[in-house]
Amino acid sequence: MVSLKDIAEKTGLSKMTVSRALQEGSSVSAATRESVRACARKLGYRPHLAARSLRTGCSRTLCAVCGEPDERGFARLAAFVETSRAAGYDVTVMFVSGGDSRAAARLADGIFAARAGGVAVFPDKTSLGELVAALQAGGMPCVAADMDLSPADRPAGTTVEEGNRLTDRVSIDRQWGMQEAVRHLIAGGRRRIVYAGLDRANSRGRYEGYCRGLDAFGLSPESIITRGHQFADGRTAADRLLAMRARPDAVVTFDDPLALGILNRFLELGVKVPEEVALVGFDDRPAAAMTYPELTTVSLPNRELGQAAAEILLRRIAGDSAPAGALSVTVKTQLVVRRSA
Amino acid sequence: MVSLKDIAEKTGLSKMTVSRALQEGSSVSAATRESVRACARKLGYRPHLAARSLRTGCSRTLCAVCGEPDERGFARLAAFVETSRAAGYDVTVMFVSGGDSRAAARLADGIFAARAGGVAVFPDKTSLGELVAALQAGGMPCVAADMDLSPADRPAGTTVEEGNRLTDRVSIDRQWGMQEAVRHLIAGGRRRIVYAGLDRANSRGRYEGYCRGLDAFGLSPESIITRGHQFADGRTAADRLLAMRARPDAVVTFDDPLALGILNRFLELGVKVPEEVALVGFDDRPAAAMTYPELTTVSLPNRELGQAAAEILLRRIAGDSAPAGALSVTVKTQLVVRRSA
DNA sequence: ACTGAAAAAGTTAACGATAACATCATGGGA
DNA sequence: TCCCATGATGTTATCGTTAACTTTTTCAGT
Repeated sequence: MVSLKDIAEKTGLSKMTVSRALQEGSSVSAATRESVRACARKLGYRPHLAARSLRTGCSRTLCAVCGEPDERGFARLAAFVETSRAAGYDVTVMFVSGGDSRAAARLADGIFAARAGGVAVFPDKTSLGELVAALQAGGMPCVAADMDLSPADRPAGTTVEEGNRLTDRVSIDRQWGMQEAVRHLIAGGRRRIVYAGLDRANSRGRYEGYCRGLDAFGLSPESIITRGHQFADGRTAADRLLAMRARPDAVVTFDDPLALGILNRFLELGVKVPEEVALVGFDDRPAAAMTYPELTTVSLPNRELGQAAAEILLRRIAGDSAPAGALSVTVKTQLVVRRSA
Repeated sequence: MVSLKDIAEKTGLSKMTVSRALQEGSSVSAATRESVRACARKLGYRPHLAARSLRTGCSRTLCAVCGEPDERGFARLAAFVETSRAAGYDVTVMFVSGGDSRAAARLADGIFAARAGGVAVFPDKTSLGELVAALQAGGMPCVAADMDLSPADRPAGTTVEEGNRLTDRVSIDRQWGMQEAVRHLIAGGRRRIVYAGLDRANSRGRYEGYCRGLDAFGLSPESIITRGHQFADGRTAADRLLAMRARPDAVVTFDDPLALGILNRFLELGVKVPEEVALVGFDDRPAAAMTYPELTTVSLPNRELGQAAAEILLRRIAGDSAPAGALSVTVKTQLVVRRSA
């Protein structure tokens, strides 16, 4: 592999001059610069990033830690990577499956060893709180994307989570989109609007948005609290919805799989959507656009999430010394109206 | 950041001894090893990967290049990353959106600059042939995951693709799964089985599998060739299917979005699936499991694909000198039977 | 107690790039 | 004409690690 030294020998200049000629805006004569660059091109020179990193103390590498792979995570990661690369940073990706703390420690070790400039965590189910704590303890800039932090949202006695309040974050305003959904349903003449999904504490703002949306029109909330939020849970929920004393004319849900489970069971039983019951999902998974009827849902700004995460890290690296946690950003969700509501 | 030197000073040993004590199986006394390790732990020492990489000439980093993000790509990437990390390699991820060749060149530059040990490309629509050619020209181990290479499958005059025959590959045997699907339909009593999707040249084996499946039972192929393979194309295809002189009693498709478009239009028109027409998708996207009726489809071994890609690179790095392209692997697809067929 | 091989530790140099400082022209203004 | 600011280039040292070699210690076998 060709190094500065090779170019120096070929051109008869010193390594230093060659180095300067390849950088922007160092004082080198135009002629020298041109000949060096020509020579570099001809020899196929590529800077040795590791060497540069060693000397400058800056690796120009960020790290992204992802949970279970689904398409939302990929969009987030893609946006994160693209934003980072546009700023000249490569991104190393790691995945965590189980949330065991030995794994977290090993992960943190690897991140420190790589001398990453910063880390973005895109958790899925596993909270990654321990990982973030370990990284921050070592002075590593961190940003948590869509990770629940407030102790109110978690089981009692979670000290790790407490510490995470001091973490820069990108949050998703789920309340907003849910409120929009309810407004949309009300505007469409629906009055018995039921929420189906995880309970308030685990709804991450959805339930609050639901209540608020109803509140504005003097309607009162009613919910079917489910155990999980998969397709199968939706099918179960559908039966419970139909068994309600006063049958709902609209259902808003925790997420798309749940909504699609409900839709599936409704169609199976001959319940007409949206004529008899309007249905709104949450997340705007690809599936939502491909069902019959196509599912009205709330889309998550996945790309914005990834981009914002990168921007926050880049600001920290650039030296922004706002207090820990102060660079947090919230991105909005948006109602996508299709045929189901 | 604490380095070997710090530990050397603290313990009164030389850097070299410390280095040795931290490695496995170099001759260091047990007592020294223990004290060094204790000291390293206490000080929070982490090896400086860039320095090691510079000295050893091995970066222990692989690179994954991905196309447009969807959930299949994420599963592949996740498996690739996990397999690589298990072998001690970090993975740097890059995305390409457009296939313009300047972007490919920049990408290749970055990969060489990072002194990656190898590169896996997970193309989507863009073929990435130019990128692979550039990388291989520089002696970079490459593996192409599910990338069409045979000139027969491409427009004429594609010299770059020709060269790629000399690339290690992981291929997906789509023919197999499609054949299974046809067999399944025939076993279920279907006789007028129509293929809907891109033409033979672009079907990547699906069409051949379809024909072969029919052939075994003396049935003859009939197809609706679509322009694209999105949901909307499926809706259009549905109308054409229903307009056929002899209405099909089963439809196999190019992929799930297309199948779901067909299903959507069928339901809209009151065509009963699977009673009147059975429907089989391809890819097993998450959506397939969440429609009504749930879609029978052919699943792609996405995780195996990513894992195999990593294994091939690791073998190349380990010095396997089989001729270029010789480490290719084919992974099988599998029919997933649900309610639509 | 002595020898010599093996084990344990140390020394030097190098990987490739660049920061910091030193040197050497060049040439415009006094 | 001389001076010195400026620009162009060279020199040296260093980042953290480890390969290759050297030196010192240890101890089994006589």
